[in-house]
Amino acid sequence: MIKSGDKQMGKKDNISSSVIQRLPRYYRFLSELEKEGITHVNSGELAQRMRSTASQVRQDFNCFGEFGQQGIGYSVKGLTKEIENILGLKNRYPAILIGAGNIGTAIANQLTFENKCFQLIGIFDNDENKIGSEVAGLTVQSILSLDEFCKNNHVETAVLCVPKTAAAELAHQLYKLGIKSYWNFSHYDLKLLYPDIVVENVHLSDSIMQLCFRITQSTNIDKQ
Amino acid sequence: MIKSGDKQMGKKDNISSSVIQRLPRYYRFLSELEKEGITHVNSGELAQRMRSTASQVRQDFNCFGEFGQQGIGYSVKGLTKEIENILGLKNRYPAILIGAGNIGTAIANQLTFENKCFQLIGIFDNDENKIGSEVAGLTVQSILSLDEFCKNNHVETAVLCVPKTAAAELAHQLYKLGIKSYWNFSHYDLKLLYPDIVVENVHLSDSIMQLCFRITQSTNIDKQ
DNA sequence: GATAATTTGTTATAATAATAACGAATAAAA
DNA sequence: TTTTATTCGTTATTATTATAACAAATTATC
Repeated sequence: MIKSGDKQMGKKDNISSSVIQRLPRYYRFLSELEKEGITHVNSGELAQRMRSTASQVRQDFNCFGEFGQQGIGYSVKGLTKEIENILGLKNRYPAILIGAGNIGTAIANQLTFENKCFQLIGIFDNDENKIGSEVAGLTVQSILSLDEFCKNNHVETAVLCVPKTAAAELAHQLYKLGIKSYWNFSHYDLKLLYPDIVVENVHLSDSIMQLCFRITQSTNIDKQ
Repeated sequence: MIKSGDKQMGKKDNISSSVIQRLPRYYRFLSELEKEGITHVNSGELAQRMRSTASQVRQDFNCFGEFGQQGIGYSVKGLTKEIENILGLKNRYPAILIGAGNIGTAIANQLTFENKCFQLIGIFDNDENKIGSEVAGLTVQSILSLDEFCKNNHVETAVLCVPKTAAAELAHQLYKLGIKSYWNFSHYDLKLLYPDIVVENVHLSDSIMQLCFRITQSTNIDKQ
């Protein structure tokens, strides 16, 4: 019998975040290969698409198991399934979203129409003008009914699309409701508050600053 | 005289991307310190806020120059300015955005109201229903007028909020128009097309998969 | 004014990540 | 059937990144 966490399922215990960051990319390129009708791929070809090295490709997969076959390579379908398993894409996590502004609405639509693992079951806002309106097929609820909703429904994940100023207090409330995983679009570091939570940050302003840095650097180099 | 690229401006030539990724975070925490009325900070306190080590803080800054004072620490205002300089936040880059959907609209608002370095001067879409409507104070233009617009206006950066299927062709068009830097929200790796461009990717679906992985992993660990 | 306490900048070390090398397994060719 | 060409999985090496250690500079204290 294979239990979750069983050694048979994987090889390494502590996977480095560098490897994890590459997994969705592998998944994406494998999907493309499948669409192109390619059934088998070797580490070199995959590396070329990923702008990586064959060595790294092989070692990345080796963290989890032996997915390939010597002399042949990897089955595109098989490898796709393995990565799906590793990432847990077959799981279904009920999620709520707080903040039905521009980004909140965009993310709500993304969650509802372009994603399977997270199922958006509630949207909340504190703006009277937004409450009652429809976003991604759901009616925006008052933030005041958040507690009751979370007590009546199992909520695994919260998506935070609120301003920085509201993030800390809101996180406190959600943590007390037992929510331990967050997709965080607010410009605030939740991880500092509670070390035992899982947070995936999308800091758009950090991203824009890095773009600014790289443009500035490249134009300076050109001028030299 | 200090020229750009002059050794006086910095110390290291090749800054690692790990350091660059931390810079916006430093900037953020320094802004918070300034708001709290704190004028000076030492590497240890800053490290604590950043969830880092004093050693790393000192070494990060040392890539660019000597910003602190032995026995005292760093001036919050002074350090903020230095990071602003390094990141090039004082620059003003004209930008266009393509794809006025949900995410496009959200990003357009972010660019217009919560950012200074990029100035949004044009929004384009190919959807007849969107052309002519107003987004972030600008009128959405037809994608057919993109070429003419770019020839009449200096455009430094393009923000891509289009579906994966449209990204490659669009990037080709923009590259021909001389645009070499991209804030890319489409699920496609532009860098593969043209190695000489600057791309900052925001791959939301990669982000969501990583969140899924970490939740799945943490729930499996709990069950053991 | 001398000494102790801070705290930086820098060098040395340790830890991590990426690449290269190579044996073992498989398929194709001779 | 044997040999050759592939290609993985794994180990060894190199490169990169993070941490620790310590001298030099500054301030505060005695």
